[in-house]
Amino acid sequence: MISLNNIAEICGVSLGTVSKAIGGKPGVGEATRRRILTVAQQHNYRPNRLVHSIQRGRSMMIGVACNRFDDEFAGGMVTGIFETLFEANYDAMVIYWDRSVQKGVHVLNSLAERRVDGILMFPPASYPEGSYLDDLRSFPNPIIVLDQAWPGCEYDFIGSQDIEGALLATEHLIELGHRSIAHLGCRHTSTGEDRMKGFQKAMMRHGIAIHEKWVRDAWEPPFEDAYKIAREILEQPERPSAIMTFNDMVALQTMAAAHDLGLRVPTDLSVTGFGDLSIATPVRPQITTVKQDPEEIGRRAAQRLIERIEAKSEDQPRPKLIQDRLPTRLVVRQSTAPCQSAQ
Amino acid sequence: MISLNNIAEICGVSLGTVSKAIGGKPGVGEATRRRILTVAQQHNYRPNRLVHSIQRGRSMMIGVACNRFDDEFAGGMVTGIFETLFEANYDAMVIYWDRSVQKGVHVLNSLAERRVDGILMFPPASYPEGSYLDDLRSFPNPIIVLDQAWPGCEYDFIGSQDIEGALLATEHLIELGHRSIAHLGCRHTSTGEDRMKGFQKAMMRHGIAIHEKWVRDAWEPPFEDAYKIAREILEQPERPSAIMTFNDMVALQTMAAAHDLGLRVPTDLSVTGFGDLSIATPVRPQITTVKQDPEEIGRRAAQRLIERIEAKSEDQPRPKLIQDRLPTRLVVRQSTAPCQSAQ
DNA sequence: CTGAAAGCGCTTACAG
DNA sequence: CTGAAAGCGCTTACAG
Repeated sequence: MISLNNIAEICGVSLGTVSKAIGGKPGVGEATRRRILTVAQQHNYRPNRLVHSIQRGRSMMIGVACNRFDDEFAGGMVTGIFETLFEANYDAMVIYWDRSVQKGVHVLNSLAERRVDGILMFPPASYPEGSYLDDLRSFPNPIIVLDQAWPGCEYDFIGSQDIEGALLATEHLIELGHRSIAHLGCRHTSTGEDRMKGFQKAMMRHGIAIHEKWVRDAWEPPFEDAYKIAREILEQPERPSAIMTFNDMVALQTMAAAHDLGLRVPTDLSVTGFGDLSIATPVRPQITTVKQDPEEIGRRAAQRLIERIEAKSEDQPRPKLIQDRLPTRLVVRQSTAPCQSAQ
Repeated sequence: MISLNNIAEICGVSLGTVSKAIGGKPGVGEATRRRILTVAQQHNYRPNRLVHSIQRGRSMMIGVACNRFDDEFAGGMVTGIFETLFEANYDAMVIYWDRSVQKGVHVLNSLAERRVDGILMFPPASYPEGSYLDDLRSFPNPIIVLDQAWPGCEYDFIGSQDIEGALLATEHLIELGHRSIAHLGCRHTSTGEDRMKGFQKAMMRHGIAIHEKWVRDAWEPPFEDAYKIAREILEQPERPSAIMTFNDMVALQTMAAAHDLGLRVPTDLSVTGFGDLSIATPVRPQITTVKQDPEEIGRRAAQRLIERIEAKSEDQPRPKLIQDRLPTRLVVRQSTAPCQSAQ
């Protein structure tokens, strides 16, 4: 790719003049400018932004540390992130720190070495720990954590009101007369833990006993194990009349298990999801779920990160740590109904 | 962030010595080296890879131009891409050129200005054209196109055997005795066009007439309009006994429409999907579909791109344009069954 | 073993 | 209006 130096040679002028001409700076004769611009265009000159990054000490690049790309919810957040970054003129460098990549490799280094101005981080399924946390701490620029937090997380966090959402879903079931309610969760993630807490809170509030054998966990997308677990729960002689699940995919697996056991949803079993993913509506019965707003989470996280970056470069007082949790909303559809065996 | 120059000052040695010490190059005294390394570690020195990019004329960065992130299939390809790039020590810069971002903005420029060594491109829903194609042509490094091609596409392409896959699905329906077969496609995309061709080919091969009114198109993920279109088709007095659809989401919408009209799948209506997304199995009935391998597409595309990049820098003869289409496979599940009204 | 210098591609005061 | 020079953070021959 042609450089300013090359153009200078071609035009028989100095580097500085070319720089000014192309940068639209004053102090270049009209004829010279035109000549330079023509040559630049002919050779398809593009300014080298890597150089600018070095000179300004600001790369205008954000690091996005992703976990998985085949997940609609994560995808929604990423969409929001990119919209916001684009508007603010930031580019994005993406890394993938799945188990396959992780293997002890310190992927964060590449972000630091490329001098990203900040990091938007989707925590890996297992919370970061040890030398890995050290990596994070030694990163000099702002970090924002999305969706999943971990105990003692020292960074700004943007996510959903998971506890409240789970509470809504559970209370919805309780209001329908259900008392034998199972929870098929995902407690090794922080959202899973919170949703479990919301479940517990609702049950306690209404003085309903929680059966430990009905509190189980699915592993990870696409949550195929949820099918087996749901079956186990539903095959028992004493079975719940409702299952509150971690998310819509788990709900779907649960509904499949019920179906295969000859149980009708919602007549024989009510099921709630979480997330309001795009499968929640085309499926029959449509899934009663808790709506989240992944794109808005992404947008806010990106905005927040940019604020931090700008505050830092302007030497403003370091803003206080925030925890921003977007509201969730119950969407009642077809997978829940009044309890048949209600008193 | 601390620089080599800073370390040199602190240690009272020259820049070059520090560079050698940290780079593990010979020609530095053991004591000096140790002193330098200690200071570097204390201050958390990280080499500035932007500088290397400039010096070597190779950024070791790949541009990934994405369309949407909330799509499982695209996500699978991206996963494969990242796996491969990571192994080959490339980083990735991602841009998002959805309709919202596009708006005439030439997003490709940022890729060129950041000097990415190559581009992995998911074409936007509407084929690139005009000045947009000029942008592509003026990009000096290799470009590989994934999944969707457009007429006259001048780049290496990696995708699926869409025509063959659609042929498999359609012939499966024909073998089951179906003769009144509708196609709910997505012809404004190249995969949609190909799947339609496969459908036509199968029908022609077996001498079955195609009813134009039964060949319709859905728009884009999450394909909510497919529900309405499927209903329109199924509400007619004369309705098909099977619908071959563009993908699993469209199949799901079609099944929902059938369900809401009191039609049982597969007894009254057979439906095929495409893609074998993760919803295909937990749904009841499970979707008969055509399996693709998005991750492998991603991996091959990334490999191919890296080959091209390396070939280029080694001044090898420019490799010939390739079109690599991965095989597809029919997966028969529960959404298809012998035609009831078969002769 | 150590340092001074050129160079990668640029911008920006500062001279002429 | 134009150019020479310093500097961003590095690497790499080349002197000492």
